[in-house]
Amino acid sequence: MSDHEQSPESRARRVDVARLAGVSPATVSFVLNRTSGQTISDETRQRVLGAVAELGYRPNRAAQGLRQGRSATIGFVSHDVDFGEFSAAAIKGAHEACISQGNLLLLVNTGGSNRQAEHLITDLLDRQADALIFAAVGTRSVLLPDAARRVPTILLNCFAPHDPVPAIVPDEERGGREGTQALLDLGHRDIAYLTGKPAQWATKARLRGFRAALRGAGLNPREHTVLPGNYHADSGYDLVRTLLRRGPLPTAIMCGNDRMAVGALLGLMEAGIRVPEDVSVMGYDDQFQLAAEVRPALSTVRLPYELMGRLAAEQLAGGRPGAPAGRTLVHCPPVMRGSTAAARRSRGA
Amino acid sequence: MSDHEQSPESRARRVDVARLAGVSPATVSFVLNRTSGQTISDETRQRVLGAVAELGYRPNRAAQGLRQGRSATIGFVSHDVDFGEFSAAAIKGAHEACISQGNLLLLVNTGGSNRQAEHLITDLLDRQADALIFAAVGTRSVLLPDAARRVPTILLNCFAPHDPVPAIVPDEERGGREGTQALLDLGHRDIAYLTGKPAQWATKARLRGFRAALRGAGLNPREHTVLPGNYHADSGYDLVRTLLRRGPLPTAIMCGNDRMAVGALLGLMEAGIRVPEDVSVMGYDDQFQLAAEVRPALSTVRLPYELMGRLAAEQLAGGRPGAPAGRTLVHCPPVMRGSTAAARRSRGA
DNA sequence: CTGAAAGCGCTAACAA
DNA sequence: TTGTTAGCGCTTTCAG
Repeated sequence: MSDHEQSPESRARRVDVARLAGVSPATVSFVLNRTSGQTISDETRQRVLGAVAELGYRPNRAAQGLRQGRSATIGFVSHDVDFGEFSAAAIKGAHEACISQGNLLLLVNTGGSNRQAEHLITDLLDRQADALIFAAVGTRSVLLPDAARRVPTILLNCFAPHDPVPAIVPDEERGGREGTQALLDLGHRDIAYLTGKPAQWATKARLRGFRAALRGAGLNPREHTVLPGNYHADSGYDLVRTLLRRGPLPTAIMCGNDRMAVGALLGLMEAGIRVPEDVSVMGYDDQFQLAAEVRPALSTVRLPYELMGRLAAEQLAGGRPGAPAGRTLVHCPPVMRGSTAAARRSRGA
Repeated sequence: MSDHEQSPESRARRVDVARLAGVSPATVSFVLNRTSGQTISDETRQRVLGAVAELGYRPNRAAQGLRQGRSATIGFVSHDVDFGEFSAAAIKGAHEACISQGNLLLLVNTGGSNRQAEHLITDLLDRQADALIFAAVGTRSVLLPDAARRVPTILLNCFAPHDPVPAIVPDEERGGREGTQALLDLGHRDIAYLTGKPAQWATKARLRGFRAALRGAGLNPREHTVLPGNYHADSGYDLVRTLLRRGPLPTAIMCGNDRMAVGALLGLMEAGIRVPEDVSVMGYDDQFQLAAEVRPALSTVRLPYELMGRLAAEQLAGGRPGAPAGRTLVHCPPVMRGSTAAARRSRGA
């Protein structure tokens, strides 16, 4: 408790510190910023640091920003209607990376509108955002807003075909392949695939991976049922009923995502079919508070959203020096839990 | 395309606009800010506006902020380990309200640590955040970080017992009561409650509501099974199996949240019990992409996270003039879907 | 009706 | 080794 303490209302300014330490304001800056080319005596430094501590002084970043042309702030643009699981995880990852760089996240959500995106990015730039993370929810191709060109930008879970902007994208094809392979390794030779929205990039990539894995095992993809869904849980339920109606079940079912897998689980249980004893079920996403919690716990392919967010922020900050300027593919590893088991029927279907 | 256009690299400054319009920099500000007490001729105004448009001029908000002591930025502090559904929805609501006020959200996540909270809020204040939204994920009592006292703050989904800070909190007791009432209205007289984490505020409040509704219907709460869970889907599953083991099922099951309800659904289906024909199931939260999508679709109690986020931002901005300074209770309305139906057994259990 | 000028709090080149 | 000074881009009081 010192007489010098400011009222809690007003922040101490640099000049207050200088006065208390008996030095000039510039010296305070030199000490605090470790300005290179400046040598400060140890004694002065201690006096300054003491005054800083006593006054609880913190530099005003708006002033610093004005002077230096940077704000220590990264804009995170969520370009989609939805704003759920993915955004939350990606933001968390990006946030953590930012914090350890001394940056903060300025967050906007475009609702999927390009006009709004343009507008909000302008807002971000007005506030001196140093860089942008432009994220979509469903992996897809996007139109990079013009405004984003004025500042370092990285795409997260999307890509701009005609722009040389770096992008972080999950390796969905490999994910589909490895997920399928995990099933093949369990001895499954008859696998149905209940897909997500057929038009989506991720859906197609995963399906390619599925087929590649089958072919790699000497199987003919055409002999495996592929039914189009839409990533909603109820489509998993509906498609399982379709499967049931059509005749004998496959020994394993791959689903477009975990929500569909939960729907499938519900449909199977309702029909008295046991998972994984009678049929194995596999999801995709490893959705937070869902995949690992349902019973049986879902085997799935992990979409590492948080990691992707972190990568984006790190790459922006130049934290990864030799980072590829182009598309970074992130691995989606299979995670095996209780909803899959060795195939019931013997090999050779 | 005019000769006056700046290179895309450098933003036009106010002085550029002034020069192009043939006026002084101050006049530009007067026009743009509609400064009261200043009268600008219509002709001058047009010239200025024309120059602004031509140069694509936008005021530098860091400079404005430095001058005015405000940044048009609200800090959103998510004070919890988790960062999922709730945060996403609340942030979305807060974001929308902020945008329509001309503000942007500066987002931080404390990971639940008070030390980190203090630290991050300081970071926020260094960047001149004008106000704070301090949000928890599970409704609960929090320790308001000292730093937050320096700026208008509103609590979201939490409360600080010993601080006179306004708070937006869901009316969990009423939610529990009305959810139970909906079941009573369907003729159910034997209702089991699979609760969330017993120690949590929300759990207790919902349970109070449950009991109040039963008493209101002339029933004795003690005759109804209450089993403690933990808000995870698997606890719903496990508790249903406990229920099954104990003897005849109740006609309806209330769950701590939707995830538990999904677990319960899975457990019931597995046991060959039909929902809602044999037993009705009710969730809580109306979780995005879950409650409405599972089959049968979950009847539940809607926790309006997005609305709460919006309310917080509006209240901060003074958008709601006569707003209560204290705790704002937000209504959680029951939403009836396919997982509930009229009680199988006749009244009088 | 319009312009000049004084800062907001800070950094950094230059002087001492 | 430390202090002086000129801005960063803007708002706003006060004169004209």
